[in-house]
Amino acid sequence: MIVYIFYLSPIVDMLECFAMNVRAAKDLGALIRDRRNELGLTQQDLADKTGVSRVWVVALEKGKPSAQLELVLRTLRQLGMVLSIDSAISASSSSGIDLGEIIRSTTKQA
Amino acid sequence: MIVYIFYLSPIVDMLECFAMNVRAAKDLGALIRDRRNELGLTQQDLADKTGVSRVWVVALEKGKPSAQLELVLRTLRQLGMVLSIDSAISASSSSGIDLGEIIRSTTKQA
DNA sequence: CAGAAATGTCTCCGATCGTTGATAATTCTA
DNA sequence: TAGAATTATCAACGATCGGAGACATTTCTG
Repeated sequence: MIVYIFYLSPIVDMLECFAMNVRAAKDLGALIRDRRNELGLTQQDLADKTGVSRVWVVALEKGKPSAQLELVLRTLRQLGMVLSIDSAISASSSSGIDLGEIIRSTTKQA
Repeated sequence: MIVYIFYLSPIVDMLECFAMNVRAAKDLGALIRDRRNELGLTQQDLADKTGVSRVWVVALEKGKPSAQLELVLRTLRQLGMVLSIDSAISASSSSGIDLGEIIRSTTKQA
């Protein structure tokens, strides 16, 4: 049986990345804005790299709910962000493990 | 120092969930279709629950790149799916750990 | 402070979205 | 196999997108 061992610090860093859930368009907008600033890009820079207008970037960062999927994906790619889908915690997959819950309950003891 | 230990089977199940990256609209469409079938829903069911037309669901599952973000998020919610953003592997955060790479290299030995 | 850079907001407009309603085509089921 | 259920596709239409261009506001910088 193979056993994986992760130290606290790295695994928590990692899980933080995976834990940035996107429930609404506003969440995505905030993430994109933060990331853009993190990379030191202007809205115009990002717009040019992505091939959209600057006005569209403004709207997206403000949480535009009607933004088109492909444009959003292209934007994320330019920012080095990866979008993933999690369907582990669901009614049908009863054997799923809630990694977040594990982390939460374990870090309390620290 | 806290050490987390996961057995192979559960962690691999878990990582599969988190590893379903969405690079293009087509990826998303396939995921949604699989998930809908997994839950035993018809396209009409999903359309009604989400509040969109069945034609739109058809298009989305075929990988419609111009689907609107909010409608997509609502659809995912109805399917019990969570969308997350990962920006761990980036130029700025050099200390990031590629969990997928760890799994890949380790499962080869199994 | 002054100028520049970046961001926010507006209007107009062609292109395209998502819906409705209808009709095939396909897949399930008795 | 026959009929139902599900899925695929089409046309028409109102609503809305995203772009271009301009201007206002805010934030940086010297």
